[in-house]
Amino acid sequence: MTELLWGTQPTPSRGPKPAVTLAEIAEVGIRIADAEGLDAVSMQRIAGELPVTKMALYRYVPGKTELVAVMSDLAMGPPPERPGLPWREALRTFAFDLYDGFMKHPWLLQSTIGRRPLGPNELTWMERGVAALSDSGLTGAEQLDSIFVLTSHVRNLGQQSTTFPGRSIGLTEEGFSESLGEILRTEAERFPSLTAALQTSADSRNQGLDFGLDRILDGLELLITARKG
Amino acid sequence: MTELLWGTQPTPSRGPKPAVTLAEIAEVGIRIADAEGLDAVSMQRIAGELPVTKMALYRYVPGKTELVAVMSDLAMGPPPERPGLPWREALRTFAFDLYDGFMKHPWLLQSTIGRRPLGPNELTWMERGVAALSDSGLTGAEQLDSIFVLTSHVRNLGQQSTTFPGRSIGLTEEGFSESLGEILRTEAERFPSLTAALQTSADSRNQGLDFGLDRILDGLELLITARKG
DNA sequence: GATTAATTGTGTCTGCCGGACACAGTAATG
DNA sequence: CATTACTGTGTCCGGCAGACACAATTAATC
Repeated sequence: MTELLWGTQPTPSRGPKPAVTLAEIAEVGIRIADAEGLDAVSMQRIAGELPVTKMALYRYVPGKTELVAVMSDLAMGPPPERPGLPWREALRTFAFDLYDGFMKHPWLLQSTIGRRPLGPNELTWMERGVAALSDSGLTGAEQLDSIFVLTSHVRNLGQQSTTFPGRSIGLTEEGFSESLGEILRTEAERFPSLTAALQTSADSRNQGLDFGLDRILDGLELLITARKG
Repeated sequence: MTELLWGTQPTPSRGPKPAVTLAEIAEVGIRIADAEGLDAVSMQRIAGELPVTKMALYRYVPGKTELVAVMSDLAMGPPPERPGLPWREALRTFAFDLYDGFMKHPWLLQSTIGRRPLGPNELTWMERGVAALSDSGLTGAEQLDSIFVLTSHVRNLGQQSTTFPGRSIGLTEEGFSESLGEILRTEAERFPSLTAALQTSADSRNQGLDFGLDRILDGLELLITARKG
């Protein structure tokens, strides 16, 4: 699997020329996933948009799971370069860049769950994040954990604000608010704090990314100044 | 769907007695998911462990998606009662309780992704969380966003520390560290900060929950005292 | 008590999926 | 030219979600 993700396959000398490349296959998969969701990606479907049959794909990839992994690292791409920022601004733009990436390929939020081999692009994202904290005075473990909290927040914001075709029950933002409001109207006494919070909140939505980000960065700053002082 | 989750179905008078109940079906599904992962749950499989055939299940539930939703809310269960704690301890135990829940049913991390109708148990978890902040001086939206950050952290910690049978590429904790180490050994110059961080970290793992939690709570405390003072 | 209407369970069928495997074609090496 | 390594194809399998027609069961109605 590592060989696939990192492209460290020995290229064979003998035999017929391959009709396609792994990158082409992955790109077709990405296109389908972008347009119709991850569940629309099937070996049949990919082969149908390439000059090969379904079974030929298995010459390039051992199985669908591995193909999705390759698709994921490729779709993620490398992070944008943001040189010369102080750590707080660096982490802030890191979070926004990551969020943008997830919004371009929402299915990444499904395919990059769980402990799994890391590809070069995903690792570069981590490197970029950790680099922002390398002069902070935090220990290595703390730097890694900090990036983790940050990406967690971005990931979950993406996950909870997206509706995944096929797998989950489709629900628009309005449909969600409406059904929630209806429930709370009939069951208000069971959820008093929630009812109160939602009433005073009254659609000041989508500040979620900023709010959590500010709290996390504030917390980090507290630790960093404590370490330095 | 709301009717299914909240059990507000009118019970029919005429017709034969149902052989099973929705709760029984969901419990069988939960048992299978706990033992073999969410992908092992199929209508066939559930029916096989009940005195009915596969197609009979569709009398109780419109499709598999909805069944998984019912399973999820049922498996989540209500949060443990933790009365009388100050907000910081309340949120802390809230996070640990949530983490415990996810560890008991790791597939919940897969099935509760995306915008979806909320069941009574999930809503009770939210209520419990928001209640901890109802006297904090934060606005309703801020209370909701705070709980969101917290649960994000817990969710992602669970997601990244679990290997999901079937869907992702199986990898033990050691296998992960090993493959990562091997990559960084050959590509150290591409990932300098990451290499440095991992060297000074040197397996002080699994502090992730505490670290992020402390940073988030610190950040919240800063905001809360600013609001009050 | 007989009839009607609503409801549940069953069996059959379709179309899709991932993937195993044997086989034929192709290109470089000796 | 023969060998060897490799690629693409067609066929087949088991499993999946679900549509649909049909038989069996029960309560309400006449």
